[in-house]
Amino acid sequence: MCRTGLKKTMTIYKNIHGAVAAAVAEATKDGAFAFEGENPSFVVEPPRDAAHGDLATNIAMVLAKPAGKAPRAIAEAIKPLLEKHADITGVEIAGPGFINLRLRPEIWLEEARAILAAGTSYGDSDLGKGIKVNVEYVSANPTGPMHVGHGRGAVVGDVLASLLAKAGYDVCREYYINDAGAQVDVLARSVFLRYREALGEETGAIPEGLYPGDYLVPVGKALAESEGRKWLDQPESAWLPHFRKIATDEMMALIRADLDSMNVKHAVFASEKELVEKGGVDRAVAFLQSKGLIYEGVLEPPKGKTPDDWEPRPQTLFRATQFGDDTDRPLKKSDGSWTYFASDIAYHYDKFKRGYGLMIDVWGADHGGYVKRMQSAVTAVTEGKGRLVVRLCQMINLLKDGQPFKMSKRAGTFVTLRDVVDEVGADVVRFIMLTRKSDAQLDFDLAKSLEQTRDNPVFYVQYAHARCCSVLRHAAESFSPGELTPEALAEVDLAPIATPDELQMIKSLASWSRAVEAAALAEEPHRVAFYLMDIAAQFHGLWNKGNADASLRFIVPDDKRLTLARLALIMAARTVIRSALAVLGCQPMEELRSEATAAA
RNA sequence: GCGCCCGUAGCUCAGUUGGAUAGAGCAGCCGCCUUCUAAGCGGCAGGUCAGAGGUUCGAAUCCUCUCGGGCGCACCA
Repeated sequence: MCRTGLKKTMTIYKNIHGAVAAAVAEATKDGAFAFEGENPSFVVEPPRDAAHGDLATNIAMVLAKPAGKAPRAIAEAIKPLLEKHADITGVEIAGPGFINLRLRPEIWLEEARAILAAGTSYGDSDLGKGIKVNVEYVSANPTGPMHVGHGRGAVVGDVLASLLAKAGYDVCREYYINDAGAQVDVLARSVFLRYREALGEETGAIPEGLYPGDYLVPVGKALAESEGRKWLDQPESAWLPHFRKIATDEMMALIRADLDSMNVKHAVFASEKELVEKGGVDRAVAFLQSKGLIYEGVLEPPKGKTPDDWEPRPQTLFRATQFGDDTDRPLKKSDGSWTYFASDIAYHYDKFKRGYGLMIDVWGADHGGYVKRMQSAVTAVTEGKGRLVVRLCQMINLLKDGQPFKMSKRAGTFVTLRDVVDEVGADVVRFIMLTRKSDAQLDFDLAKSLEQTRDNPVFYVQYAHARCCSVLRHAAESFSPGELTPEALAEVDLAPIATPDELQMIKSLASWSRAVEAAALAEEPHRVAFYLMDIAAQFHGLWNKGNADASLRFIVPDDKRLTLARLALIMAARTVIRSALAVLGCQPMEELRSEATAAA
């Protein structure tokens, strides 16, 4: 058997899905029923209730309408054909027309072997067919250190990228540096103030409108040391560009360090400034112009609360309403410079021209009002060929023992990501960020995230992995190292694995690639965390069974054959847990120590 | 006023893209465990899926409206 060819595992699900499709084809050929066109899409999945069998399909129900027959009649026609399949031992028709299938138990045991053979690449899917997708995330302004809100976007984007890669997409991880806007001028002035301060100038209180954070102090100090007093008497126009450059470089270094501390990776850092200077905005606008999508006009005042300083003025507008937006959107400010929106259009135009028809942006929820216009622009600029997906991340409530967590002195106004990472560690932060779907608010209790209890999901999952490792360590006392490698365990006789719980464990492990595909299709990385929690719960359940009944322990002293089979199961579980933790970007822990266990 | 997100057990949340009797964990109640695999385990109870219509074989899931919460609404990013 060619094991290397199994890297993209032919899963049981796909196998049976194909068998069902073949049965449908045969039934129509025999004239049992007929319908127009292609097979409608149907699913083969584990039934909610395990008593219904190993797998269930809804094929009869989805065929009912096109074939014009009752679901159960169609099921009756397909049933004998499925019963002929070598791997299917039982076919039952149930409920409104479900077809429940029972498989030879060996099928699942063989899947356990496949897990051991594939290692952490188990679960890889070819769903994405190598399609290029660009995932842009974080994109925090280069004006200070990252805060926890940025951290959530960073984790969601990073894990989504890993997930899509595992699902067979060609993924580019990207960061968009907003280094061209007015906020960078503010940054430069704030640094200039710190520069003067470092040279002993009297600066007084930090004026309104400048960034007050302490993190700018060392930047000013470094400038004072390296460049001396030469800028002090110069007009702003002389020093501003220089200070902008230095300050944004320093802030990006700060941000990159924050990203590193969380193990968040990007392949491309795209600079807005560079894009503008190289004429990217002009090109994108010219393109829209050529399509007749730009005009000079005056917008209606916004509905509801009108800003105090609102006044009608002619602006350069993009016809966003043609693509489903509520109003047309300005591309130029009153001083003639481009709006953020204009350069953002140019940036997405650039991404499309680099070959990314599918773009995923991860944004904070406060940008929710921006989604429609950006999607309108992407549709316009790609002539409908490109697609922008935006995933919004809701806010995080930071708590410590149920109380709001106090703010960082360093940053002045917010809790920095680094504060949190220093407090609980990168892996805990990453995991906790995914314990809720990204479009729901998240309570993050720093104290609870470190507790070694059942209701701390990070601990619960890591403990399952550590227990796997612990069993294998214990096994090393009675087996040679050569007997305990994944390769060796893949060859052992698995027939002794027979309890329903054990088989269910394997079935759940075998659904890993389905979980990957479902999460990738939904673009919901949190599902991986929930999958892991489910696997951990099942594993701990097996362990507890061993507490109650010594014959159910993984290591049974007098039964080498049984023990080896169960060790293979443990190794498979550990493999899948590692594979899933790898998608989350978390290190699996070999053992967990606490006062309680250390004392024992 | 408009747009987006959300509303599921007392609490915190899942819910496999429309499937079977809606699931976990806490908290609650009832048992068991003075152990060497201990985050103790097992069980019970708990629901008008915010509400009302609609779509169909079938809705927590899709559509419309209502109620309630969050965020955002020219020239900022």
